[in-house]
Amino acid sequence: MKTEDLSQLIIELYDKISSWEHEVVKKSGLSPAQMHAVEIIGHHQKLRMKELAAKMGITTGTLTVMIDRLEQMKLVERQQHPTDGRSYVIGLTAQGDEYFQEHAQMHQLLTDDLTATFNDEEISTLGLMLRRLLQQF
Amino acid sequence: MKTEDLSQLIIELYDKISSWEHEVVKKSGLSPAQMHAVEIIGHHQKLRMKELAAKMGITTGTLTVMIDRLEQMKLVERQQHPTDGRSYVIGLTAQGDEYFQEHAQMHQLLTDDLTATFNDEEISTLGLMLRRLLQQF
DNA sequence: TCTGTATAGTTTGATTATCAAACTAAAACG
DNA sequence: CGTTTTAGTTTGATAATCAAACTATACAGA
Repeated sequence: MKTEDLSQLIIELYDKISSWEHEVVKKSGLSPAQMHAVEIIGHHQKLRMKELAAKMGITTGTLTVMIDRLEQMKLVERQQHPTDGRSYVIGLTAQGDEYFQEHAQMHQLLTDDLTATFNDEEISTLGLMLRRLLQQF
Repeated sequence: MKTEDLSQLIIELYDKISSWEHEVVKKSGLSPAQMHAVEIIGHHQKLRMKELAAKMGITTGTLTVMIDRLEQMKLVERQQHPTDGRSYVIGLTAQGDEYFQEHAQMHQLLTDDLTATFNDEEISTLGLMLRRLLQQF
């Protein structure tokens, strides 16, 4: 096994997850970008526009219009930042949190499907290896 | 180790690869979607609009304008399909192939970085596990 | 060989995502 | 205080995307 093969396998897996995500998100009625925002907000609970934009790799200008729409859909809300008058704190509404939980559930189901043939030891081994890959970033 | 943790690890890895890809592609002057098209064409050599659209998960309408632009940039070209007068066969130009090779090289470098601490046996194990994950899709 | 139906690709009209740059208001610094 | 930095919004432009209408070719049945 060479790392060239590994590179190919990673690309294939990435592409398949990508398609899967696209399909799943489409059914929810959100765009991939919107769902991504919901996921990050859900994961970090409350954060500023600036922080969210940085985590998503987009500009605050792009984020402003995205949050505008998500706010219209009642999935997120802007709250005054307690100490910084220029900032908002963005959080999920109850409905937004439902989307978030539901989507996390989908990921969980996918993972269970993908590892259906793995025993406990193999799952641990895979987990350790993924952690090691993540550390190298 | 539970599969909930595994799900989280996969998401994190996916997101990091996603950001990495975004950064790398930006430097090339292509958009992520355009690079994705180049990758698929490069990988499959020659294919029809319909096939390419299916592989990318977009409509042929979207693809038409995308290929128009890539053709303007001299990275891909439409050729008459030998037997079907309605179809084109899309392929990379020499310059397009350079982009493709260069990007594959980037992926290779990333993989090498990520697996820098893995020995041969671990690389084989990881490879086998990725193959098993792929089979479940 | 016509004729009707299916298929491949393009065009059109609308929406969303995106950026860079200009702008507004508040914070921070000195 | 006044100046500079920072957070977020707005604006203007371009690209990605879809669904639906459209064009031209292929195919299948009579």
